[in-house]
Amino acid sequence: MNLEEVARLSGVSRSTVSRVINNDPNVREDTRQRVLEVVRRVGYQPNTAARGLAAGHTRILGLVIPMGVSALFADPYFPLLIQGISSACNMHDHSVMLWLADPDYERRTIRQITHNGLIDGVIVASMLMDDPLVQALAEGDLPFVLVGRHPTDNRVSYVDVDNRAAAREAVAHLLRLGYRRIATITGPQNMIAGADRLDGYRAALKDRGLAFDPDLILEGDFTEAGGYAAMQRLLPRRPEAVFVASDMMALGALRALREAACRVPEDVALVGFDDMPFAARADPPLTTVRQPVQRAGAIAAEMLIDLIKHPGQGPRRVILPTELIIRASCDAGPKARKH
Amino acid sequence: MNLEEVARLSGVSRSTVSRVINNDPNVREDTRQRVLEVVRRVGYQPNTAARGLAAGHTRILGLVIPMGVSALFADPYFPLLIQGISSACNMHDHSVMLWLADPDYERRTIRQITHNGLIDGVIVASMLMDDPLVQALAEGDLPFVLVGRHPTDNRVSYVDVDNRAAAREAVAHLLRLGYRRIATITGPQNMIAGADRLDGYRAALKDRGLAFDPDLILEGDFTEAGGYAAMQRLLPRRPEAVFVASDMMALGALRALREAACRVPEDVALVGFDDMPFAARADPPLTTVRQPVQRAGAIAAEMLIDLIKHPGQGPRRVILPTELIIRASCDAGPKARKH
DNA sequence: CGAAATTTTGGGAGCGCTCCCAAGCCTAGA
DNA sequence: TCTAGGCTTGGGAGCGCTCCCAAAATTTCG
Repeated sequence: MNLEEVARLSGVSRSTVSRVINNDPNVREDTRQRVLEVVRRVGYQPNTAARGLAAGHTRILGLVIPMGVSALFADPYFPLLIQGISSACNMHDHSVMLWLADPDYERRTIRQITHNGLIDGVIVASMLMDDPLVQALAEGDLPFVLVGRHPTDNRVSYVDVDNRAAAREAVAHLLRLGYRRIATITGPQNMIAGADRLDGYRAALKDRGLAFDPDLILEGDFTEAGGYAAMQRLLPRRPEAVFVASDMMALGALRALREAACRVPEDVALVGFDDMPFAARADPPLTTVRQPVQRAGAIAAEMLIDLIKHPGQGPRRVILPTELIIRASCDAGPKARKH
Repeated sequence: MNLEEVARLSGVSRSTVSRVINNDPNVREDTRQRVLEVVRRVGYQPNTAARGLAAGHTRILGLVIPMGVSALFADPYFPLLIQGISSACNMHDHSVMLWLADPDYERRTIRQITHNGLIDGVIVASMLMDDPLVQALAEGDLPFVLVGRHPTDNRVSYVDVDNRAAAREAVAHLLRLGYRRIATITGPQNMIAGADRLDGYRAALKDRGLAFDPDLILEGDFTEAGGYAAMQRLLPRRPEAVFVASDMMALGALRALREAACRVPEDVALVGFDDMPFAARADPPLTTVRQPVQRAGAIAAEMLIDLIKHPGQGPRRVILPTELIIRASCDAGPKARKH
């Protein structure tokens, strides 16, 4: 069933049917109704490939998730992001093409994504420090949006949270409670969010005039296992509190602590990051930084759709607010307990 | 940059370039090399829309995840499934189009998925008893594969595990350990896997000539919160052991038990289902039924690709093996403890 | 060496749509 | 009544590719 067929059945021309299904106002009302009736009756659905070819756009967005550590994808972060993107796409009558890509793509893979002539734009999640895809995108002219800021190029559009400020606030909270010997389990330092959160940790210590102890900084990989391993190495160094750069890692840290028979927060306090669904249900419930992941996804999609509609406009940036969620994994602090 | 252009640059015709990029053997070797060189130099990438239109296929698979409970998508099940599908697609040079759909789609949405002329086939991670999309697919002639068996129509292809047998084995394990008063927290009964696992529970009891007590059967929804709520209601009924139809719910059950100061497995033993990554890291580590979710995804994709290549062939079915993973959430059993 | 068989290449047609321009229709005002 | 102007409509061209058939080039073999 194609345009021509529908045209024949409704006694009009191909062009008129095309106008009707594209909501062109230049159609007499009774003609429109007649065509619409046929469309409905035969269940006509325009061919996306043909449309894309003729019109030069497809209403399809690409979503690329560069995934080095495959275990990372188990983090609810990505499902949430995808849900946000997907719902915005549904809302705006767009579709999503998904690529889970190994970040050391070959050149060919990159071109396959950027020049397949099928997608109108790309959302790239999980920002690496130097992603060749992002570089290719920046040099090409396919609209794109990053989820997570770009460290250097200020001509790219993105939606992000202020990871540095949020981390700083989280650590400041620990300091305010009286904790002093505060360690951190960071994310991978080749990920922007990982680096930014460490930066925030440093800033918070500096705000109080505290020197930071390199022994109290351990690099994790945003996975549970990574958090567990880091916490085990951290334990002998006797931190009073740990700022863990993701809830998933905090879960691992919690497990290491439990195995070592350390009480949380009495022996070691913990602050996480993300406020993933499981954070509230952990034992003890995690104090953490909430970031609106699903909303970030939706906004990224909308931003991209807008960018596609108005090409050549300047880069857009949205910084979403975070919120420190106080739960039970840090308490009134050592100060209070001394009394 | 298009075919014609590449043809001009390599001094051959459009057709020859087309043959080269499609690996048609009917090209002289030196011609092939010359064209390939140009393709590489200019970074030519064929236009997918044009290709799809002309060839009638696109090497794109649709993936539909009907998502009633959006919280369900937080279960690592879906990321794992997507990973499996995605990696098989990468391997076979296919792409994925993703739809997270509300299961009470309108007719239009269904046609949009099945008749957009863009995808060569569909994978439905459907698990609902009566999914209108599946019905539409069965009536149409777009190749499709279900992840999870179809309850009635035996002409559809799917990949699944034997949920009933696996559940039966899990409960048999509890019985063997000496537990008798065994409850179950089921999945939603409008989901096939939910119903099948309950069925397996019943079968295991029956195998031992045990009547089942309706009071010990609580319906959950495959979410953590659902497991938690069910366990709370279950507690006063004093079960010795609980077969929980998903690890996510088991996590909730564990939380309810912890809050009620019940020890696992001493006071209540637990068996989960899925062997999600977090099951091994729960406190205590969960005895559970492992199912190869990622592999199921990969096999579904490969099955679909095969179905596309050989249309009109009979339905394919693959039942993947499950494995009971013994961990600490059930022990030698009350029998042992009495001595 | 020449004809037949085979390999290799070129070009037309067409996939289903959008976009554009021209033609047809209708209304209103002179 | 006639015409200018604004609605509507139709049809050609073309998006970039594949598929098919025929032509050209090459090889094979008597």
